[in-house]
Amino acid sequence: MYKPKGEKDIRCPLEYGLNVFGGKWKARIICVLSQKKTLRYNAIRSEMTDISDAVLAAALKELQADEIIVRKQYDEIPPKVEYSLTEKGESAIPILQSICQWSGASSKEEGEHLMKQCQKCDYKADKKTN
Amino acid sequence: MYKPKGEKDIRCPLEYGLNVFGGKWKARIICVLSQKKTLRYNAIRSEMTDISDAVLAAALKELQADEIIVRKQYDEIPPKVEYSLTEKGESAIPILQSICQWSGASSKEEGEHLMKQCQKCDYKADKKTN
DNA sequence: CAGTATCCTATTAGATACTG
DNA sequence: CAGTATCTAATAGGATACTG
Repeated sequence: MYKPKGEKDIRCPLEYGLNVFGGKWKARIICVLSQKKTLRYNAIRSEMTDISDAVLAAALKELQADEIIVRKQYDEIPPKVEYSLTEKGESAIPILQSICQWSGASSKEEGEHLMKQCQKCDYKADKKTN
Repeated sequence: MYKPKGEKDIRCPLEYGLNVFGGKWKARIICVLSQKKTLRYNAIRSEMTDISDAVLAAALKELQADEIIVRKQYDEIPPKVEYSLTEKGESAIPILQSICQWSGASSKEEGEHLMKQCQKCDYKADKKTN
């Protein structure tokens, strides 16, 4: 039963949400933008160690399409583009914080703190290494 | 910079959480178990239309490894196995509900209601079809 | 009944070179 | 600077046959 079209089939709100900020990078991008408010392309790139341009650009496009971030382009040389969260994007932050909290923090405050450090923290859950 | 091992690198609580209930099926499984409390393998399978055995079995194993669900095996013929949520699994439900709510519901109650219907609902967000 | 084993396809991620 | 284009690699997801 193949889906020849590249369409995602979002069948419920759960799938929609996980599609919007799931995957390897999108939640991290929202996280970083929630702290720095406005960042240029290369600034985001350097906050996210080990992401490639192809993947970062794709993630940013999806986040724009889902109206989580806005892209503001200044027409000057050299080019300058700034990204920031939309209101909808801001509204997702509490969810990401609650995930941080659930993932091991013992309090709401600690969850928010972990969220603030999410870019570079070396969190290790009690996940088995199979 | 290759990661030759099949190890996931969970670097922050956000990645941990999204690893636990992200992907195409795991949140749905938690969702279904939160309503029916205890289900046998084939019962889960029939609640989740279009999942194959290989994929369902893999998801159930990961959820067990992450201590989200428990597998109770009865040694009888024919075999009988029951799955249910652990306490940790139950504790993830509010997060999934808040995702449902964020994804388009206007109230907490509506979010919980959507969550209850998540298996079969035909939710359509205002997502562009590119 | 409750899965495994095997094989295959689709999607996602990554490296790198290049461009307005 | 902020990407795009292209190619390759890794992973997720799926179909189907088989088994204790």
